[in-house]
Amino acid sequence: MKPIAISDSANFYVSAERIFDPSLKGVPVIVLSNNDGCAVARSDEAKALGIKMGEPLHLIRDKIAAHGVRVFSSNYTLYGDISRRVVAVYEDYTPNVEIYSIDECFLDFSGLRDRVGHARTMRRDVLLRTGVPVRVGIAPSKTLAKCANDIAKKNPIFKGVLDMMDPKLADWLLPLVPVGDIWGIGRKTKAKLDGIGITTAADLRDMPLRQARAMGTVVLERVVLELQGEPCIAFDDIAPQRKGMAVTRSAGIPMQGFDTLFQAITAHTTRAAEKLRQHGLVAGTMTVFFHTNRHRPDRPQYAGSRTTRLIPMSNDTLQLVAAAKRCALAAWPKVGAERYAFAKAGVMLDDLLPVEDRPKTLFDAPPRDPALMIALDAVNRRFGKKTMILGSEGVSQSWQMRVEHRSPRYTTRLSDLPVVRG
DNA sequence: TCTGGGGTCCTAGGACCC
DNA sequence: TCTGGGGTCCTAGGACCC
Repeated sequence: MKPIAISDSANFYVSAERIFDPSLKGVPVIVLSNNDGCAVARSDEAKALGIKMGEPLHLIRDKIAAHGVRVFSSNYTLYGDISRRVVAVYEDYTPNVEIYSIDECFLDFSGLRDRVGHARTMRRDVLLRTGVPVRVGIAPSKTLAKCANDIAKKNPIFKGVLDMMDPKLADWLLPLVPVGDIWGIGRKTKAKLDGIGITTAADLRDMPLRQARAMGTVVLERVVLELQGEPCIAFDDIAPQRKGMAVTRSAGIPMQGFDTLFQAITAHTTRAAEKLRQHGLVAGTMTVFFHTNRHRPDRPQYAGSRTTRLIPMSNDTLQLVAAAKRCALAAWPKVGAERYAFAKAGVMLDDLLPVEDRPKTLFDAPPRDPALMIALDAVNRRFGKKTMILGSEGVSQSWQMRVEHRSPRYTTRLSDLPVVRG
């Protein structure tokens, strides 16, 4: 059986902030979602204060003030760069790395004589070279490896590494894992399982396969098999072709009137087109949506959305923004538009293809010469993001999201580095 | 009143993940 | 006043085909 390891970073965004600011060690720290909306990463000290994952900032202001919680806006430029550095260390310890998320990688640990020793050395090296503490779970399936990782996270006796390749060890530990903590078991499935008395990972492992399939389709059946040590989710170190991409944002100040909304949609579409070109892709379908603040049912509510085909398939900012305008106009309220304040808008692109696979069109307009977009990207790369934008993005940009607590982009912006004098 | 069988493709919605 | 963003996979059901 092939040993699969998963390595994940402890409170990754908080760990990334702590690398460059030692005063954050040992004190409660939280990192906020976009628009400074809610807490999405908490240090152990912040968790101990009872700050929950996803809790809105405006509901915990008192707690923050009372306990001196340090608060950060999310700084994805920084986190993305730190993530790449962590992966580079993993690559020195196994030839096959599957990047699962910004802070988690599956590692192929086959052929090692001393897996635990190897993992311990790797942990020390990641900490030394990046400053990020990580934990490692090892098992014959991804789901079991995630369980092992979770157990190592919660029990310091394992010192951050747990190897569960031995089925007897799994027998012993799985009764301690709550069923809702298993990878793939969400809120709804947990409630169903609770209802029939399945409350631990050991219970779920012993659930009859037919019953699992009836209750939760092949997805739940696979979880059961994986818990039994039979891998159903392949190790995949080649990133699959992505199927869609989205750029959506809440507005710092709610958007009123078509022009303001369309400024934001222009900006999101511009960003989405850049991402397409970065990945060498074109899109075949576009959806534009916008809606009012759903947390305020006392105010007039409206949600608009429109999908269109892109012919020819495109990654050209001008063509995409033109399509986005048609969608936005079509979805715009026919009456009483002035009553609505839109809290969020976004653009989603689907049916993505590598640009070289784009189908030829016979009767429709041919794709535009890419020279203009190449020049646009070159200008914005050299002179900074948004040096050159479309006029319809506007200059006031009142819809920009709130970013009130962002740390410097220490590793990617020279101009952000603190100046030390004397 | 009676009205086949089997296949594919597409979409919307649900559930889950980090 | 203030509540994130970006993904994947699966299923059911409808449209359509012969």
